[in-house]
Amino acid sequence: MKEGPVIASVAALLGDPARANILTALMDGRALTVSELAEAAGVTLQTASGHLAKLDAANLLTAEKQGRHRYFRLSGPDVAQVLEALMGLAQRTGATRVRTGPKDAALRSARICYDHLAGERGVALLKGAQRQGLIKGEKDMILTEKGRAFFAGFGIDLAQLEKGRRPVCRACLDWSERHSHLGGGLGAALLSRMMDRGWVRREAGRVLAFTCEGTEGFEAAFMLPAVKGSQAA
Amino acid sequence: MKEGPVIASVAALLGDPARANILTALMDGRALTVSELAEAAGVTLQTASGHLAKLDAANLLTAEKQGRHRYFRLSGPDVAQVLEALMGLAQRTGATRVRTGPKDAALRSARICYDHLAGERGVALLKGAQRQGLIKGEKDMILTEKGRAFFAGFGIDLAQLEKGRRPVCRACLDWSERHSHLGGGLGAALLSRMMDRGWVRREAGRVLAFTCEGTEGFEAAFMLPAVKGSQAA
DNA sequence: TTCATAGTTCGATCATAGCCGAAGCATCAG
DNA sequence: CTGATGCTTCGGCTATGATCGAACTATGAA
Repeated sequence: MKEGPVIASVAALLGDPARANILTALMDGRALTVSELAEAAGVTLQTASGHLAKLDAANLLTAEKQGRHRYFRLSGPDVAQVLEALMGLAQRTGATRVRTGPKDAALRSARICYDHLAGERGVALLKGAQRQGLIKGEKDMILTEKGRAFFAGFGIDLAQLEKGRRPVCRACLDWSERHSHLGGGLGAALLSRMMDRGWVRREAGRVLAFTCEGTEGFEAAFMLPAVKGSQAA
Repeated sequence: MKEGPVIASVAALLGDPARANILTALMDGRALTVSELAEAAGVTLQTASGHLAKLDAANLLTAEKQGRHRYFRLSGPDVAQVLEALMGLAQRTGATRVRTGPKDAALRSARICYDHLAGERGVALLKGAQRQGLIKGEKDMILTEKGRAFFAGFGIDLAQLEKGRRPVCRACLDWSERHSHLGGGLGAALLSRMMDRGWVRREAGRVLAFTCEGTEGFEAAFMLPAVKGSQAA
């Protein structure tokens, strides 16, 4: 009966509003300085510094010193995943406010989850890729030959990705939609290429905005029904 | 920048050792009384009652009154899933003690996750079912015709399952293995049938113990390589 | 060098919340 | 009814920890 404290220690870290703000601010995968995080959390620099020390000690964050700045980022995608799961739970159990503002809708449509595309668009991408037979598999997904050709044509260096420790394909449960989207190295590379192409750009916070050409290119590339809704194959 | 508090409120609930003990005690899906939970958490009855009131108010638990007892259970499988995810994170970040006792190994091998089979055996089951073509799909898995016949033959009333609100097949990420196992209504029904057949029985806590015949039947039914390891198809 | 910015550490304050003893309801057995 | 058990509520104690002011260190700029 001693399993509780194990999860309690990490959950308690997420349970402080200031720390939770810090972590959600980092959920887009960027690295931020102590001052930026202090601002995001709404506390003073000293307080933030203390929180960051704790999160770092617990290995939820990794620190990187550059000149007189110290940059923090999430220590891995799994941290972001747990945060998303908690958001989903908070929503289901009604802890979230009803405030469904415009920013909320934008977040649902497309956002960054650590370093890859999430929200309606992210779910659509994975579905499209699977329908086209680019990716196969349930949870530990795998690239098909067709998929390798496709993503290489998209400008992604698969050999490079496969050298890293990070899984290339990874299903990541979306808190707003109730389906998976594509994470892993490939998910990250895809978002990166899409931003290079000017299909999508970052807005405030984690929101992603698709350009007109971006929407067209995206739907054409992944063979999605126009916009959203309509009938699928 | 006001997303933090949303997750903080629920995370804080999981962040207290007593409450975390209560929740992990409920992770096997059973309903327990206030006294039993107080004992599991190592606190007095009054204290536990207070904690339970909070967890209930947050909709993480559901209460059910029966005579002069009050039974609590997790409000849904998603709660158990978040707890498992937190355990996984705690393990990866080193918050867990090195103590890899015998119970720990047993837990890894086979355990109850809410109401279905988890651990090595749970992951093996899903893999076997997929290799045989009983189940198809990535995250929102679907039964094949072959699968319907198989599970019906196993003594499961699929029509009944499909009437419920609960998804029949659901991938559930395993914290010890790093793969999915089968949750949902079908996962629950399967474990139930396996216990009926005497293949497996509950040990202390969440540990499940396979009998000799159980191991044989299990491996035969799902066409698994003997024991563990060996070469797969 | 001097000054400014970024960050850490220390110390004191203060609020929150966990905890238990005691008393109060509610349900059941006799 | 009386008594016993299961649980909740109340009140007070206590400890933890979040917060910020102030002082200190470190890096960079002039």
